Amino acid sequence: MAISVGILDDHEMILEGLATMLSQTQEIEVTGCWTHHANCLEALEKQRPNVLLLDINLKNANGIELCAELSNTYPDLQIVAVSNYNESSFIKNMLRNGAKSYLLKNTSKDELITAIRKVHSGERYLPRTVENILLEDSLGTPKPKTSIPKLTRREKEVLQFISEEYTNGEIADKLFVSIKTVESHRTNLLSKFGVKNTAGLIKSAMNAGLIS
Amino acid sequence: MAISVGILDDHEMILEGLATMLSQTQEIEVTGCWTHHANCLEALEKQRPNVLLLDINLKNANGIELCAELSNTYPDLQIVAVSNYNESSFIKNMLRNGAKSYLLKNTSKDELITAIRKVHSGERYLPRTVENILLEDSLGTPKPKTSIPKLTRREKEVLQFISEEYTNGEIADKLFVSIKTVESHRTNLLSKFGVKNTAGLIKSAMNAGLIS
DNA sequence: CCAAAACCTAGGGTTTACCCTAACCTATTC
DNA sequence: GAATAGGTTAGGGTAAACCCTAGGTTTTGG
Repeated sequence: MAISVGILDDHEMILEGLATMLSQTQEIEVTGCWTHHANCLEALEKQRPNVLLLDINLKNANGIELCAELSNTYPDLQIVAVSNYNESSFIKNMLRNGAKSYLLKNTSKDELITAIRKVHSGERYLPRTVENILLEDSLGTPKPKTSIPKLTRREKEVLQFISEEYTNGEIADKLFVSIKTVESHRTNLLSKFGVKNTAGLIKSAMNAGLIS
Repeated sequence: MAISVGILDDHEMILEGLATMLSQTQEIEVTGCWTHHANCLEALEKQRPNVLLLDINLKNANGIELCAELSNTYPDLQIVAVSNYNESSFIKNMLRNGAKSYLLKNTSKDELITAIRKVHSGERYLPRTVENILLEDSLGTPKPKTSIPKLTRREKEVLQFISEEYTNGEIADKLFVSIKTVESHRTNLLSKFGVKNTAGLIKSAMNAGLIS
């Protein structure tokens, strides 16, 4: 008896990819593909697959919430999260909400099939990559801060001027303070962003959307 | 005569998806799928498809540079960029570097086939979504066009290290050259980007998609 | 095949960024 | 109404970045 699998992902491309990869083994039968979560919910009412591959970032729904909802409604439906996000917060949320596996979108065919097999037999399955992300996170590695630091008024002003290529001296003139004051704000910025120099500061601030 | 298409994308999932979507029309024949750019380059030597679907973020290569390289080497190879990035800088870079189309990864089968058909007939093709991104960009910021400077091998290396917060001394050790040499490359980078210091350099390089 | 251009290399000297420390001011709290 | 905490202001000293110049090597083009 083949494992029946449903797939929900609003990227047609990914959907085709997943379905094709799974169609190459007799062990698995894809019984449904949906690009809209509404269609998926409707289909699950009638006929339930053993396993559901679930994308996190859906257009009109939140994959994380949907996961909780589905695993409540259908406790014996095994959910495999499929996502681009490799941040530990997403992984933890999905697992907490009932997903039994979490795969990144660069997963190979073999790993995909392994995950489905494991999950179907009631086990949890995480690829090594994903396991490492959780591990590093729980070890409290002082890593790239995903949260945007809270800046004071002066720090925001100084950051803006730095991004406009002004030197500390020029900024000091603009703000009517000493160069040393500007340097202090600058040091505090480095510290708040957890970076070592201007290069890291600008990179982080741009990624945080604080400057453009 | 079917249009021959090659696909380079290091995500097996996407690769399968694209190949499957294209296998459903007689008009198109997929003649090669590669997850590593080295394999792709090798294959193109022997047998050249009409159209190449090219991912931007490859693991071991820069899709933007690869695009320039390929469209120089094979002027009659039509390149379709496939990417997750919807930032105008990426789009512009790819088009500037010879890509004839730019598709996001949520593209439908129909749009994919349309793009390939148009591109094969020598036209350029951009989905409305992508066109709008470019339009908004050109309306929003009437800034002097930021053409991407052409960097040498050393300059690219140094730029990468700078963006990773290494100092000139540390970079010198990594490259087995004098600090003074690294400083020279650095000065040349500032000059090529037309900026005054590291802050401007990182900002410009990020906007140009050369670092992330 | 030779000249021109571009690239990699590096030194001397100046300016700027960064670290450690600390005073002062203003809220908030107990 | 002192104590605590966060913010703005600086100083002294060191490390790093930046400017100008230039020789040697590789690439390019007529």
